[in-house]
Amino acid sequence: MDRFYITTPIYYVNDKPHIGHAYTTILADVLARYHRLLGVPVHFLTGTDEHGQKVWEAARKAGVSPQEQCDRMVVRFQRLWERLGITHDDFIRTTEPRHTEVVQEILADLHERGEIYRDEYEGWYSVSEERFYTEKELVDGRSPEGKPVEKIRESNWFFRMSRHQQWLVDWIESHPEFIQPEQRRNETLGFLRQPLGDLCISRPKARMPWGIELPFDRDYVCYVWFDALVNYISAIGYRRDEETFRRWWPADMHLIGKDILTTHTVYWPTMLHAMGLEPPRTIFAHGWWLSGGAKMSKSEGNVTDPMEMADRHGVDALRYYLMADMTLGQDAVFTEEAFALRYNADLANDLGNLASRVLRLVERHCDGRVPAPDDAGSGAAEAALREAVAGAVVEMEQRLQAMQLDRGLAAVIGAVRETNRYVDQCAPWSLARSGETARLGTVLYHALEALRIVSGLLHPVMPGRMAELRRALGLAEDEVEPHLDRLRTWGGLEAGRPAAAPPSLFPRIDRRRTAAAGAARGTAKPAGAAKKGGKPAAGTISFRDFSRFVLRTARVLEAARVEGADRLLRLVVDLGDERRQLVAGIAAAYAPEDLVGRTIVVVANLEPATIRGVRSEGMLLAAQHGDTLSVITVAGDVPPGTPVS
RNA sequence: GGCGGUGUAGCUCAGUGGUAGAGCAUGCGGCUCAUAACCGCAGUGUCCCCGGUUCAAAUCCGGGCACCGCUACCA
Repeated sequence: MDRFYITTPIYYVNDKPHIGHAYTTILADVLARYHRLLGVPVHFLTGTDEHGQKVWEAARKAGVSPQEQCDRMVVRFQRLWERLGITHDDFIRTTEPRHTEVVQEILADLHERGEIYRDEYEGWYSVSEERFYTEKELVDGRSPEGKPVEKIRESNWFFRMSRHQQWLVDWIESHPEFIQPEQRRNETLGFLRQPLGDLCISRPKARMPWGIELPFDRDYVCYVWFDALVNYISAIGYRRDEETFRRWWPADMHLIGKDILTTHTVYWPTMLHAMGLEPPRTIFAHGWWLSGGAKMSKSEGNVTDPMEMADRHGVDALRYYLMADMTLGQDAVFTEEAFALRYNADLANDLGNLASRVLRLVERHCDGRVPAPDDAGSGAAEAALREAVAGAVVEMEQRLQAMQLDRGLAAVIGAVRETNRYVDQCAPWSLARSGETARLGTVLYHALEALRIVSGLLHPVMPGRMAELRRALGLAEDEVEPHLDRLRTWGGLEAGRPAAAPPSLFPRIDRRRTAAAGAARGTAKPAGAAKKGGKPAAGTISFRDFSRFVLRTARVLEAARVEGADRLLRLVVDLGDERRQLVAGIAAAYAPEDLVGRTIVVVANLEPATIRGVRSEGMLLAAQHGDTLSVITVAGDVPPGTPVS
């Protein structure tokens, strides 16, 4: 592959960004980053679709110009992409002259060549839905959605799409890679078994003026297709910069959601064909993230805000989850439960812990420097490890080409497990004790090397955390961004470079918080604790059960009453390494100012909850006797965050 | 209604004409360097149902059921 031009759909600027937008864009970013890792020149395009009725109306409502409305809204996407670590090379807005002018030229040209004609028709128009219905489609004189319709006689401009039907069918049949996955290809071919109609491409300005004016008829603006879809070529200099255009077109991949399949696999290729341009090489339709079986969308009211997920668990963790938990092309279910399982298993337990254990050993026994491997000491275990890691490199590359990122990531995590096995088997801590320094250096060097390669393979998915890890491994700045040839060869780490354990890369998400919460209430529900094994006498818990509680001291930094609640206080506490907000039902016994500065004891791993609209991330301990309540404090002087047992 | 897809361990899924697999979750054991993490062992399945082809089918064929997608709701 000599270059890789990848696009996302351009998002409707008036829409609120949601997980669907974020997913498509993250996926495109991951693919773009992988191709850069492979050394392939990449052009990654995204942007916004800014014309049309909704923007027009929103602007009118807000009392601003439509352009002003777009300018206000577009930043929501731009900021989200920044936050999610998206590395697009270009961001196109359909209101930019570089786009609108090209659209007009294309339309003028097609009009001249007879690909566009005017026609008059009569139909039933629903104002609220902004579309026409045929007589047959009406239900009891209303639209199928039950909206009122009115009979309109109107003329509009049409694109002779029907002419290109046979060409399209032939193209799809002779290019198996054109529409992916295969199911979507079948769907398109099924759609094309019926005669294709022509495509209405205009709207009378009288009805909706916010759009690109047709160059051959000033009473009309261009309707969505010849506006939005053209972004894929206007952005790379079609009719403006022939060299750049030739460099990138045809696009290697249009990434889309399955909801806009037909526009991309039928309308767009026929449009290109009419223009005398080649279709894109691949149109890939991915599935949807579902929430409990329902599509996540604004209208369903079950939107998971990607920003919130990123805030809570980190952008990288979100990116990893989205890539690892969806088989590309199929739908997947998005739940916090699945997120936590995936995160803990792969990132916290396997990868994060591996990095932590290896780097701590290096700090302790190798003076915080990458040890030199002793070639004489490299035996079967080392060879097996090398082979496993090299296998992951090969598999990741193959899975990438096959658009099976989830499988590729599984292979990489497999290499991480192999490395954990290697460390266990070689027991460097024992080598340290018995003073086998040379062997110890060899073992740790190999573990570090495995981490170097694995972190490189995961870098496109988790650029932030993997960069941190790679620096911790002692890689120089110009090595932080990985390149495939460096991942293919063993021995990239230079002995003597400083290596140190970073702060926890992927802190574990504690999933036992619910059980702990029940038991934490102590006397209130003694039955809850003995739920499991059944063996302990009623009312007692094992030491193991107790050890699930993470109790720590905390200093109260702020305290305030919660509005609308007479017993609740909102506290901000210092837990040593982080600040937390707690909600506590102690307002009857304590004034806010009584608490500030005191050192209390909190359950640090309690499931977060929202109480009267205020987020609570833990609970403080207090003794209660009748109406009197006393917060547990510590007698001596200990720093915030000290474990309590 | 037509077309396409899916149905495999508690969960998510891989597999494919030849004695059923992975990860997670679960249980037991080991280790103690590490984020109570890691490593080892263990188990469970009418591979949706019925019939057929075959020495042999979860895998091929026919029929059925369930769910999903696209499309049409028309005599």
